[in-house]
Amino acid sequence: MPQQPLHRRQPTPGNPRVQRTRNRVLTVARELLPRVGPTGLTYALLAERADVTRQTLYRHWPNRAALLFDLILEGPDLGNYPTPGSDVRTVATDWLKSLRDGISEPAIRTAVLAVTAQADHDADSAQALVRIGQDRHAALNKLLEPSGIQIDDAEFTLLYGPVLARLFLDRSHPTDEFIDTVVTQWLTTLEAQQRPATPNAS
Amino acid sequence: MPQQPLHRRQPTPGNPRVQRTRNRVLTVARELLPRVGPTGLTYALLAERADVTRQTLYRHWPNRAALLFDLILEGPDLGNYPTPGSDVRTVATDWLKSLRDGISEPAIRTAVLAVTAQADHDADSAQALVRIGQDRHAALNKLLEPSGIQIDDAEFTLLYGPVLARLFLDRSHPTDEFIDTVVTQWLTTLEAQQRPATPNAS
Amino acid sequence: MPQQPLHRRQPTPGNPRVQRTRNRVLTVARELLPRVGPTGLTYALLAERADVTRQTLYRHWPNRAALLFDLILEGPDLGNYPTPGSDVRTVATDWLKSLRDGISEPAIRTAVLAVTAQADHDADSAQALVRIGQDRHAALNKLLEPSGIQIDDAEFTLLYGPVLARLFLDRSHPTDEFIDTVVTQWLTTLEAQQRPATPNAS
Amino acid sequence: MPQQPLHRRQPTPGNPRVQRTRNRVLTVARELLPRVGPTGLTYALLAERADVTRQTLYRHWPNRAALLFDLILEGPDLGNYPTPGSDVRTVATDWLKSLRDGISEPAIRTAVLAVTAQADHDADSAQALVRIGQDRHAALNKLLEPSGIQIDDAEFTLLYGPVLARLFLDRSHPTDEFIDTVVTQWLTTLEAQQRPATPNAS
DNA sequence: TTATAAACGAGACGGTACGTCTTGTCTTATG
DNA sequence: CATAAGACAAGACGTACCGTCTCGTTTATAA
Repeated sequence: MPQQPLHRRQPTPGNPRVQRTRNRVLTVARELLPRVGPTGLTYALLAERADVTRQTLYRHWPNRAALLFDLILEGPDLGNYPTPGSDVRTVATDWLKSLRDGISEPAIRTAVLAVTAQADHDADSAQALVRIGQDRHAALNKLLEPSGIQIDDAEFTLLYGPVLARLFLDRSHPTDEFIDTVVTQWLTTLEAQQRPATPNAS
Repeated sequence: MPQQPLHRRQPTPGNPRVQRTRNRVLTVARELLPRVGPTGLTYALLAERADVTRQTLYRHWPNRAALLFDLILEGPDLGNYPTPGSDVRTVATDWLKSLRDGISEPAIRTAVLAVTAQADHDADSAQALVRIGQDRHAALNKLLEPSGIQIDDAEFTLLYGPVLARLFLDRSHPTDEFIDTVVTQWLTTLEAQQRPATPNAS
Repeated sequence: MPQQPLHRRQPTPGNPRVQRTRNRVLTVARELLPRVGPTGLTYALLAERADVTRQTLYRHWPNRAALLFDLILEGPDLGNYPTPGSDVRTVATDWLKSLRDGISEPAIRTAVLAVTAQADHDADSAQALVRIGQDRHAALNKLLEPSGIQIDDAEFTLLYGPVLARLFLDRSHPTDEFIDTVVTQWLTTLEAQQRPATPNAS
Repeated sequence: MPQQPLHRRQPTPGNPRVQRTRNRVLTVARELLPRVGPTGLTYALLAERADVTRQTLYRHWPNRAALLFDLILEGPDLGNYPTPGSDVRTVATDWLKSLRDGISEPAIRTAVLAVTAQADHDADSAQALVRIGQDRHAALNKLLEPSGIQIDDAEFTLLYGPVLARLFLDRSHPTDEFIDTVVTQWLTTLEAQQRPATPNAS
């Protein structure tokens, strides 16, 4: 049976040495992940490349999922964050493009896919995945505040679903035109639902 | 670099012994996969449970991706296949529900996710993923033949994207209502594209 | 071709843990070898019996030849080492008996035979075999120092050849009488060569 | 436990097809053995090279030892057989050279060494080894018949021991000079033993 | 000339070993 | 005395060979 590790303590995040190590490792991991794939990113390889002991890695991230979470959450901000606005179409389009660009970053993309694949059999991954989704959802609603419109779960999925499907499953790039189409059709549903009781005659 | 194995030949599919072995393994794998997860389904475990040697597994499926493909492609037919028809809404709705039900099957679900996660770093997986998508696409178009309408790639993604996103990323069940919504909004785009510049009323 | 293993380093001999493991394994190997034969002494069996992982064995001895060398070279000293002396006959006889007794030890015997059989197709084994021979040769010459006589290669072979032939090929025990005979006839050659053209009587 | 094979019968030697197969395999084995070594001569390799099924090999030689025996015993006659004679020195020298040449043949050499190494743990090999020795011994005595002298076991070992030791253990070629030396010193012993009661004064 | 028996090819399979790798824990020496 | 260096157990990887067991197909000998 896997006995309880004796000397396992998370390093204190304040410590500047800890910060340095952590950043170095994450940077190397980010660079390595898309090259070697999720299963190829072993602690052994990572330790060697980051000039760190495997033991140190274990201290920071007790399992690979934890490492991937950090990779996803602390992704390098791409800068082109969408701006809030009152025009729903513009906001939604910008947000979708930002999502697309963020996930197109190879390391993030690989990490997200790996976590997703594990989610069914790893509660931590599942929870992380849900949280990531909720964060994005909240971000979108925040951007939409000026418009006075808020998006519910189903509508949210209708918006980002086609884009992620194109990225992950079709394995092709969601062009700007594709995103326009998505937003356009999404708006029809949105309008229909925002004014559900519009019984124009049959 | 991994050198070419010397004595590697796929078993001849005709041989009844081969059939038996193959079926037994696939059945066990199907039962095992959702319980132990994609990384937990090792050849060692599978061999033990299917009362087969690891070597035999390698003979049949030279890598795990190949096994997962077979698992996905030879999934137990759920029986409730949609029927062709001339009403696009009905056909699309039925097809979507069939897709949802098929992928809800735990083994298939896990296998698809695993293949997807690997696709970025494994050409075989990528190709298989594309082929699976194309098969489904072709199936839908076949069902739509009576209606005289055919779906292109982008439209196809618009249709199934939200459903798979709900399944895999939101990790919640795409209800019949959700599917109805998807189809409804999808039809607006479809109509707009089928008659791109036809502003005259019916 | 077998590619170079990545993380292969010989354990540091100083480490007490290493010492312990090494000794334990060698002891078990020595006990196992004559029972199961050279081909039967697999790393798998040895690991199991020595309560050690196969990986540990590979760390210490990258191939079986290396293990056999250690077995031969660190053979349990039989104690009855011959003593130097000025009487060539006595020294040679004692040395031969010591050789016979040493090689009669089952593990050593088996190991020597195995290495010999491999020597033609394994440079390491060949080299080790030569070195072992040279060591013995040097040892004999050392014992002979008081007598002022030194033995060359051919003479050395003339001395030990019959004894090893009796052991390995005839598969019978070289008795003390046999050894006496060998030494007696060997001395005639030795004398003839030491005074090659000295036909004048003493 | 290794269960008793059901349909295992040695092929009938008379059958010409059997002869053909057998000869072809032995020829290929003889050519292969020195190149790949005793452990490298697997049934798999041999089967492939001899254009024969592994099963066929098993039918002819139930184990590798059997194959090696045949290889040794049916060695290609080198032609230069020594001739009987009344001069012991000449006969012994010729016989030794013939022995040396025979065993210098790479396949034979390898086979003999392999069988020797196995002899301690394989009764068949041990017996074969003894028989081979006896055959050679008998052959020598036959050659010596005209001289009226017969050699016993110990004397036999004294004669061939140094030569084989030089070949197998020193791994150097026994030159004609070396053989002359061996024979010369051997004759002294022989004479001493043939006329044991020669109490010439000290 | 045809049976019929043996030898053979083809190949699936259970075992077992190989040599390598990663993982997570534990130990030892060192700075 | 805390930490790096690294030894270790556990176990999976992909490959190789072994010995056996089908099942057909060819060859030879005998009827």
